[in-house]
Amino acid sequence: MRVPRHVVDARRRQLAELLQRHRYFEIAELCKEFGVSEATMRRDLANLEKNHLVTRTYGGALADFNLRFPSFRQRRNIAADAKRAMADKALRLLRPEMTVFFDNGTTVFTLTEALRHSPIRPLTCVTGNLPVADLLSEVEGLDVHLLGGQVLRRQSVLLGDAACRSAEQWTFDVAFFSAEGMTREGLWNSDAAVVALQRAVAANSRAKIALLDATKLGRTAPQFFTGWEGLSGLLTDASVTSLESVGIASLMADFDHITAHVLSLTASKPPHSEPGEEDEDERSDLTLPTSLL
Amino acid sequence: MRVPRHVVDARRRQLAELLQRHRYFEIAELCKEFGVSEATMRRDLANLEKNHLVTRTYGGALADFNLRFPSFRQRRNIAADAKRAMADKALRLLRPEMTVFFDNGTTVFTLTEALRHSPIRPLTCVTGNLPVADLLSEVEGLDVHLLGGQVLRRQSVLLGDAACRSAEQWTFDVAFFSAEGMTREGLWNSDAAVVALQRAVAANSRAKIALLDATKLGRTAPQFFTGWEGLSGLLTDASVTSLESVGIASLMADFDHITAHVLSLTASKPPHSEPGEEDEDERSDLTLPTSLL
DNA sequence: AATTATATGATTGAACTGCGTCATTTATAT
DNA sequence: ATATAAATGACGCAGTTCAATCATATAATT
Repeated sequence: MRVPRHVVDARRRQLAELLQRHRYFEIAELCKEFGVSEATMRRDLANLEKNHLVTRTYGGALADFNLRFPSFRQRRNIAADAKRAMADKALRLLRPEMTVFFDNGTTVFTLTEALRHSPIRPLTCVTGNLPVADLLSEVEGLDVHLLGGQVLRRQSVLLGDAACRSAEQWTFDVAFFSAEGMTREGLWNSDAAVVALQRAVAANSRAKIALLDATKLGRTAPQFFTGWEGLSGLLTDASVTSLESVGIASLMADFDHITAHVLSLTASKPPHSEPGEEDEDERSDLTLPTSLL
Repeated sequence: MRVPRHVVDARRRQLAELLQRHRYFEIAELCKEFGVSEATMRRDLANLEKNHLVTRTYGGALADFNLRFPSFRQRRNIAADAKRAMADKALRLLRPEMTVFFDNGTTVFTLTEALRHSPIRPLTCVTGNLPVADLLSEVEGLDVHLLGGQVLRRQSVLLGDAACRSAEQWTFDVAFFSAEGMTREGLWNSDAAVVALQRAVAANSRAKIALLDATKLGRTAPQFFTGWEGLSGLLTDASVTSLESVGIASLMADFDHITAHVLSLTASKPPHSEPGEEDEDERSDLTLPTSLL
């Protein structure tokens, strides 16, 4: 009865593809299509849902990508696994009743996707990112607010003086930031307007969390956003040694608010590997200190 | 228990739109959104399915094929031809360098689609409608601004105090409004927050144009928006006689800013007929008077 | 004003879905 | 080769969904 691993993975990949072409399929049909029992099909769907590839419904399943924002889809695949894992960790920082800011960037967008699948309710969510607002507005129990401002062509992002003024009227419990580069000095971005908004938000946030995947390590950009002393924590999949090589690791000791968390993702892992259950006990090092709550 | 026919139709239209934006909704949630029993919701869904607008699934429903693509939607929507003709007329009111506000509502959305196909550049566009902003942001030469505010789950629309405050910081050359009903008294909408935003915009607009298709004629809604004296003009496909029958036609003489324009669309027209050249000479009665420019 | 038509919500029984448990078989690891 | 781990299908229970029916209130019609 047991079947080789590659067969299982192949079947699940086919399943995801099939669901992306036709939007919806009911379980009975999927069973006939793949020649497996309902139990196995449910297991496959449960697995794909955990990886945020499909959405299960009563009696079937739907493909799970946002075809409304094609530009996002292209960039999203870069370091997708790492970003998803980081997003899962980031969710642990949230508690009901919090007011949270979501920055622009695909990493933060992945976080909102994770939030949709495992909602923490109630939550007040603020963002200047149109796809984020659109996605979160579907989730029950989330109070979603959008900053006002100029819509940047091709980026679906709100910026400008109006956006900064809107941001200044909030007080955030947690703010999730992204950046295009991180060095020993801190975080860097290419757009001055982006940095202006980030600073306006950071000024009114108690916990300031940076989400950056390993590809950002050592890179700079024209605009300096903030030094490490201005952040509460860093979530990244970069290894400790690589962080040390650019002189960041030693600075992390200065994070007295939140322990910097380094995910140990090995690149050699197969794409459909199970994150598994063993990370349940890692919750401790991601808890906001009581001083912030 | 029984409810007027236009309420039923309006609810089903909203239901179809809601399902177009979000791919899938489960029945229980739809009941909560619309405040009806499951029995009624199933009846609505059965009706929409018969018209090939949605696909029912076990426990929910999804939007039928991509009605988000304009070509599809225009064929499906009954009043689409009228709305597109109205949109073409409305475009004639715009001149380069203007600052324009776009209200919510499908009629105004059709206007933005028309604007994308025949852009007037440059233009500063302001809206609280996410699909509108998304659409217009792709057009070169348009400076698109979004109001800040709370994102409504059902409508992808920005409302609330923040939206009104954002709106008050603008000065519009032209504002396009929609409404759910028009009577001799004026325009009506069902949501108080919608009306609040409309009034904030109208207070800062030089030309206030209402876009309403004939199905809105004679209907009322809980909230009163504005009387005819507060408007600069009306764009509609309703016939003069039907406007007279509810006492609106005589009031149009009071529009000293813009002559009310009544489109003479005959329902017997073939669906794919071209609006044609004969309305080129109608441009005169759609020009903003110099006093406003 | 009287009559007809219909939109609605509650109820009921039948059918279905989903999940956990279990035994079985077979791949993978040592 | 042996032991372990994993994938699969069958079964039953609990919860949910669905269609049909019915009474009722109210819109539409005359």
